[in-house]
Amino acid sequence: MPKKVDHQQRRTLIADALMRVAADQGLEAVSLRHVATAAGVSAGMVQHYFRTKDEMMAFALSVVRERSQIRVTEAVAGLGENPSPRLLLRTMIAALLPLDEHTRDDGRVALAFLAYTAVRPSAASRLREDTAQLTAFIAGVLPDGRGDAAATGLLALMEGLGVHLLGGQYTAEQALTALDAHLDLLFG
Amino acid sequence: MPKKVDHQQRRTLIADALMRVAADQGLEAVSLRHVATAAGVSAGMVQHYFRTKDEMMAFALSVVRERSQIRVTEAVAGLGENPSPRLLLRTMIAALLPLDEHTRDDGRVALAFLAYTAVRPSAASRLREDTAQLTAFIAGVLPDGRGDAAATGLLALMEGLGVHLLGGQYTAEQALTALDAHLDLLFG
DNA sequence: GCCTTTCCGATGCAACTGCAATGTCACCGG
DNA sequence: CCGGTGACATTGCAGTTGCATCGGAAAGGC
Repeated sequence: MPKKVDHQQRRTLIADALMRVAADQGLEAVSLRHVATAAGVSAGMVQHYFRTKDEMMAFALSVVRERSQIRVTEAVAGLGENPSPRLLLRTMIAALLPLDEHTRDDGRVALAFLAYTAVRPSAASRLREDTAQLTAFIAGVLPDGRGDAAATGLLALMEGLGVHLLGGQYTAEQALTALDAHLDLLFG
Repeated sequence: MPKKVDHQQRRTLIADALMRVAADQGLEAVSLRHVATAAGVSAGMVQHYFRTKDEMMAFALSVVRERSQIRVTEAVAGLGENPSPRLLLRTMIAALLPLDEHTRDDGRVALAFLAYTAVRPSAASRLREDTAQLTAFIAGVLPDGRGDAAATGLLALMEGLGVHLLGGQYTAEQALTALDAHLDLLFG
């Protein structure tokens, strides 16, 4: 067998470059050549690993999902044995919010993909699964009285906080105090 | 003076076409020629009324803001003399949510612009003013105990519900019951 | 040493982009 | 009635886009 290369690694390398471009120039600035130069490789190589641009986008989207999932599980893991439901939720949500300059980039990419999938419904099914899963989990952790409505509301609050953080309308402290206030209401 | 034309009307006509294109193909499909054909005019005319593409985008964004503001005031006006704070808030927020197929288009455009301004901070200042204004108003209407945190939380909840509605994660009923549940908590 | 298979850089192409320049026509004040 | 001014349409241009194609390089099995 000839030259062997770790395909997955190459693909994530390219996806990383894509996310870098998307984070500070927007998704519409993502082109084969742009991503290639951002990754420090030739445009031909990008084509070698992604036969079409849509394939590249889809992969990058999957990377974004995966990353945020990892962020959540890591944050929760740092919480010890069995934390209180409220602390658990707060940590999970805080882990998903674009609070510092670094996670803001990821948030920008996620927002861009949100607008992207709003127009291409084919790619949205994965996101639907994710939120369904999250709502189910949150609903299980919330105090008994609250129905699914409280879970969907909490998730929506998170999303909205994220969007407003990215837009610069809210500061990190504002977002966190708003989150805590909401949790006060839910657990009060 | 030669032929006189209502500039403002022509510009909104073009902006309407832009929003139509953006609503079902995304903002990155917005080009001078696309918008022109969608508006049924020549590309030259678009250039006549907007010297640059950015100027056209900025105008369309202002139209979006204006429209949603009108929608809110209309919905509130249909409420009679002095409605209860809770009903007032519910109507305002419901008026801003992409609940039916028609307002979904506007929502998609708004979401696209959100991602757009997240990358071009220059255009975001107007949005910042809008949300600041809204939070101030909401904070004034909420029960006394609640601070600004409750207002920012409610606004974030609205934004998140809108995003999830556009993504197809929530149905209109789910969104509304989540909103009502949150209002229950706030006014409980 | 060779040969096969994978890798990947280079080039080309048709379509598209924003924008400028140029042109044509309608209108209206004088 | 006529000259000029604003309202458009057309065309051209340089740059970019996604994608297909070709060619060589590299590396392991025989």
